[in-house]
Amino acid sequence: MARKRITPGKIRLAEVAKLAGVSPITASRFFRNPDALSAGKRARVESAAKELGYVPNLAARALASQRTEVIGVLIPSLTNNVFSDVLRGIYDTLDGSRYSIQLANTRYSILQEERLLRLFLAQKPAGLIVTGINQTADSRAIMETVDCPIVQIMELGPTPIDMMIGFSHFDAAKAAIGHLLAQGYRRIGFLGARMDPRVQRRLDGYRAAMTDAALFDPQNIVTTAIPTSVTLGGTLFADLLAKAPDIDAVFCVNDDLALGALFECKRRHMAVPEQMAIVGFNDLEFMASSEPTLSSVRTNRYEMGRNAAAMVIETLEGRRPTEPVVDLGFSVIERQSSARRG
Amino acid sequence: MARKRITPGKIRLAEVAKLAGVSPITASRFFRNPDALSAGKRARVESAAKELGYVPNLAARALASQRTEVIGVLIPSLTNNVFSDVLRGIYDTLDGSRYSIQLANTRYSILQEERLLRLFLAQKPAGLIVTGINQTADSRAIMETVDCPIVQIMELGPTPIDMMIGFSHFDAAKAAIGHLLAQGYRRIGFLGARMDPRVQRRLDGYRAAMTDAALFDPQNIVTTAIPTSVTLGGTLFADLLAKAPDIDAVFCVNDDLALGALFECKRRHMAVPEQMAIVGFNDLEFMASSEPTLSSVRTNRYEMGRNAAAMVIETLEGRRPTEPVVDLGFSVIERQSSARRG
DNA sequence: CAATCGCTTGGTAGCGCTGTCAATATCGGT
DNA sequence: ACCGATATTGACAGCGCTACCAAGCGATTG
Repeated sequence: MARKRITPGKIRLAEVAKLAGVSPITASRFFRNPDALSAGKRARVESAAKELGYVPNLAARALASQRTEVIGVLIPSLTNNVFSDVLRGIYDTLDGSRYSIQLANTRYSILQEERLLRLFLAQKPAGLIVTGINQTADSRAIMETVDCPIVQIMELGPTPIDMMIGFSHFDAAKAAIGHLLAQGYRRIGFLGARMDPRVQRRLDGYRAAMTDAALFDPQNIVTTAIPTSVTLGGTLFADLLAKAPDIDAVFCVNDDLALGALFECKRRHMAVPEQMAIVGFNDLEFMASSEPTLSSVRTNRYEMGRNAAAMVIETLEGRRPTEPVVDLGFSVIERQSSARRG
Repeated sequence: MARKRITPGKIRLAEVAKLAGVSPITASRFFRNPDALSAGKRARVESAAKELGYVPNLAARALASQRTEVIGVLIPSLTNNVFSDVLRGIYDTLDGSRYSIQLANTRYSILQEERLLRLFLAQKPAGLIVTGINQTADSRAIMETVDCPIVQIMELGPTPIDMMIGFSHFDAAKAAIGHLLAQGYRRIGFLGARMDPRVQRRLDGYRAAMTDAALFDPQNIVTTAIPTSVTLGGTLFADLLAKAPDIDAVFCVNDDLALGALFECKRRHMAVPEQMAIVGFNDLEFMASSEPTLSSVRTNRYEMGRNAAAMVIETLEGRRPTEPVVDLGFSVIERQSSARRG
């Protein structure tokens, strides 16, 4: 026969209730919905809890209430600056709230994403923040039946699972090319790495802009599945020059590639922007202080994280955002590397 | 009187046990210690669990067993590349294991760190990974009484709380200065930002090396509490040149500052390394592909994360690492930016 | 004055799992 | 065939909290 498993020093809700002279359930209510208590009891429970240094047992709460206060976050990469900015926004918003974060790394694999999703959902998260709109059919189906707030971040699409915050990568790339065209550049190359769905859409935007201007030439495109890096930017740019020596500008799908291309230009004593204009994407901090300064497309990553977290919290608190789809936009930042031609 | 709160569709351990024709406790053991079952029952429980798609309820497990399978990770910054590499190592190691990660951002504040530590510890984590050796006295005291594995990462110190993995920032900085001295540079400046404890120790290493060489001059040091950035690197370097126009080299406490200094040199048409040698710290990826390539001190951040997580797991599994303190070392990577003088 | 209403408070049972110990099955040795 | 030792299995209670219902209570109403 099992004996009593008493935990000696531990302060439980019952202790707090006893000291406060109320029933455990009343003490419990104090932590969940203090307004439901009379002022007197509220004060008594509060001071009792403080005096005993009571800390609720989250496992017990989760078990009894059948829900947790964990918000699951699925991102494709931990090292990409883009996601660390988003993450920072999420953490900044959730920090100090009752919610905590469960973070997982899909490594750009939607299969991995599906696996992690099942893992998360099994523990009944309070909310979910997932990256992008390209989930497996199963993932989508699962998420559509789950009844917790879900925010898709990083990009916009026609059929949100629940809520959505991001911007149009297609439009952003198109605007970047529009800028280069307006500056007088004509033979604009494209450098892409990783080629995840969002990068793919930037390529689509490039293609559309160039086609509209009757300047599209597939020879001017160099892409790879390899993860991005500054070094890779240099390599891809060299490849591009080999394929299309006559280009006068290059659009890079991210700033690391742009920086790599810039260094490669320097190595070849190729003047930027006189002989080669460069435009990046994301507008990381260093773009403004390179020599020459590098043009880019600014995206609002930190705000995306903040808003995504805020949308989840608001929904959980019953104040569902009036607009479930938020376009954070972008802006083309024009710097020396794409100064007007001639 | 309370009525049955039955959860209709949910698969519990009891269902699995019934289908497998064993008692619930035997099924429970299958998930915790399969070797304790006979081969027959093991197979039966396994297939029953698979057939029903059983997923254990972690909250119930945590409540019943009085412990969790969460490893708490406290790092000072989410955006700093250095920490994202470490994090990646931790996630890569813990991914696929039974353990999950609870990540929190101390924002370089040891008070914040203490607060988060109390928060974590209240939920009885399986293990803890904390950054550095400069905790508040209270934090230290708390951690010393807790009985879960704790790994301090990023740097080494004389009195580990439990386990420790990192390298000597003092020695690493000293080695970098030693390299510059060996290359023939004499008036070596120092650029520091953020000035957290580890950066402080790099400054100590710089001071020691310069003093040993009888070349120390406080005029050659520029530091700020502002968080680091490439732009800041340019600004600080300009400040340094204003204070000490005769320097022939600069040691930057991280690679972002080094890159900023490089750009500032370019802006001033100052040849690197002929007129100004530059050495950074951490050896981020871009250092190898800048123009000129930038020397740096390579640190093993990813390995640090991997090992820290592995040390926690090993301890939890009863295979405590024989050596609780691991020095991962560093290496000075000599590139164009610090080529031999003259 | 009884009936009704809304607010606050309490009682009871149970969330799904595992720690502890007891019971049983198995096995080798004599 | 008997004994003790070891390997498996099971029973029971309880981890700490909250959902649900009911009861108490004063105020309002016809």
